[in-house]
Amino acid sequence: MLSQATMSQPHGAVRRFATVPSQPVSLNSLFGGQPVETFEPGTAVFWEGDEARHVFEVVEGALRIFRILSDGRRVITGFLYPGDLLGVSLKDQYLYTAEAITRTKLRRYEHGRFQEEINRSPELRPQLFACLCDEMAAAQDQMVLLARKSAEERVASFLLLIARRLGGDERQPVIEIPMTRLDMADYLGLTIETVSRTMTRLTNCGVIAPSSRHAMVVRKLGKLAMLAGEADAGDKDALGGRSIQQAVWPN
Amino acid sequence: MLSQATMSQPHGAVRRFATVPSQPVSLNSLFGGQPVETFEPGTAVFWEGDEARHVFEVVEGALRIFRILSDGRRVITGFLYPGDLLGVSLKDQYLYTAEAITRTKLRRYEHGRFQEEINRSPELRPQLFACLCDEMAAAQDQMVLLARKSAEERVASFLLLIARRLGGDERQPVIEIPMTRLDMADYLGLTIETVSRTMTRLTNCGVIAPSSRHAMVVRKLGKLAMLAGEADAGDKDALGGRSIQQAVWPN
DNA sequence: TCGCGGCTGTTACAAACCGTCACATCTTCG
DNA sequence: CGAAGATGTGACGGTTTGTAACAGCCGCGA
Repeated sequence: MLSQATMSQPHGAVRRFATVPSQPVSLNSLFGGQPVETFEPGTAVFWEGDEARHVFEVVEGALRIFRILSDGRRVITGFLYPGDLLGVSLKDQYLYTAEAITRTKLRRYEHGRFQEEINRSPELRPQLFACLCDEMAAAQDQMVLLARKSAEERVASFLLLIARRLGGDERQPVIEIPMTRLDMADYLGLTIETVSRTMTRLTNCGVIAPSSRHAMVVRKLGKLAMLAGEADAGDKDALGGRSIQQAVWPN
Repeated sequence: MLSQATMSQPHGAVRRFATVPSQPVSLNSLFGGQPVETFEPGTAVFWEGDEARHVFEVVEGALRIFRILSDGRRVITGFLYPGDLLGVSLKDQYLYTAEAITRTKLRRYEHGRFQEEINRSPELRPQLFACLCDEMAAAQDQMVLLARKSAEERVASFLLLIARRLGGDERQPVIEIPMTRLDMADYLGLTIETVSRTMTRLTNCGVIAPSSRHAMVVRKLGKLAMLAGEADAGDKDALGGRSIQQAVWPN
């Protein structure tokens, strides 16, 4: 199926020797020899229902993955960042649409060849499997969020997710939010107004502070974690939480 | 991560020759030689946070997979039926609790040995991968349901899912609903009262008719599909929809 | 450089949907 | 037969939604 919302990964290690088995082979290195393609903001990489011919690696930028109900309701099932894979699956059609949020650079790999490489390499396989596991974990987190969390908890969870993805264990991290309020709303199962109101309230509480239009300072990380639910109630100001490598999922 | 809600599969083909490579090797046949264990209704197979030592195959019965927030809110992320796998993942802890709904029979496989078998067999690998893909697809469907569907659409989607899992392309299938209203509510992100009221309304509309407490007759399959959203608006009375093999997911 | 749309984001208010509380009914078991 | 659990119904209220108006930011062109 589709995408999933997930986290940071050590994407710094993308090198140029495509399929040299004697080197440290990583999933991302597979794409090293492929040309980089650029997508302008708002353009689609592929559409739901397209024949699933390629797997992509995100080199730079940010993407949204979504499905649309017949009457126009949109659900964003995940955001993708550098290092993430896009389109991994066995289905013959993509099950969702992938669109660039910012100017985005991708590397493309033919679907069948990707499968072959995975099948051939006993080193790559567990890496891909781990990606899928992480992605599934993220999907479950999202189901918990959508099924039972309040608007405030959802927004807090989202901000926390971004703060953790950016890595740094700073106590007052500055987080970049490339997507629009509408993207956030469609990801969190809310409306833009509710997202906007909630962020205003968090600002008034001193938990966050606006930096620029698409960046915020997290002033009270501990409180944000509490508001997000998720049992990590206690801890003061730690950027806890497993970091998950965004994986896969096309159709 | 966790479980996912999914569908029927050809589980009739579970045979007894565990690891005879010359025979048609299927994922389920892996478990063929293992003893069958029985779990009474309401008992847990494992708990969220337990060390993930085993992978299970559901032989008979039904299970619920869920997580609980710190303040007691419960989210059921999936139901498992015969033929489904439980606990597949690379994590060292289960990420959710698995409980028997009805009296349930399982076969157990040691986690490490399972990984080895998968890694060794070029026939099993794509099967497992396909399971994961189907599971991910189901997770995405569930995210769409939770993020944007109304109470009525959620209940209709759920009933449709069960009707399709039971297979038969009968026009007025009788569907078994082993779980309680509370289970349905925690799966659909609603309350018991809303589930109850909605099912009453569907009954009054003539879409469904109560058979016994835990079984219903679907009288208007086409209308149920329309009410469920999901674009399958048109088709009259077909049990459409891809059938998905429930997969995996433990931690 | 300034002025004019267009788009995104914010705030206010009423309405809708669903949750909460309360209680009646049915089912299942001991 | 009686008690406990599960389910069905109704009234009420709260959170979130939807509508609408407005403010802020950006790009474009004169």
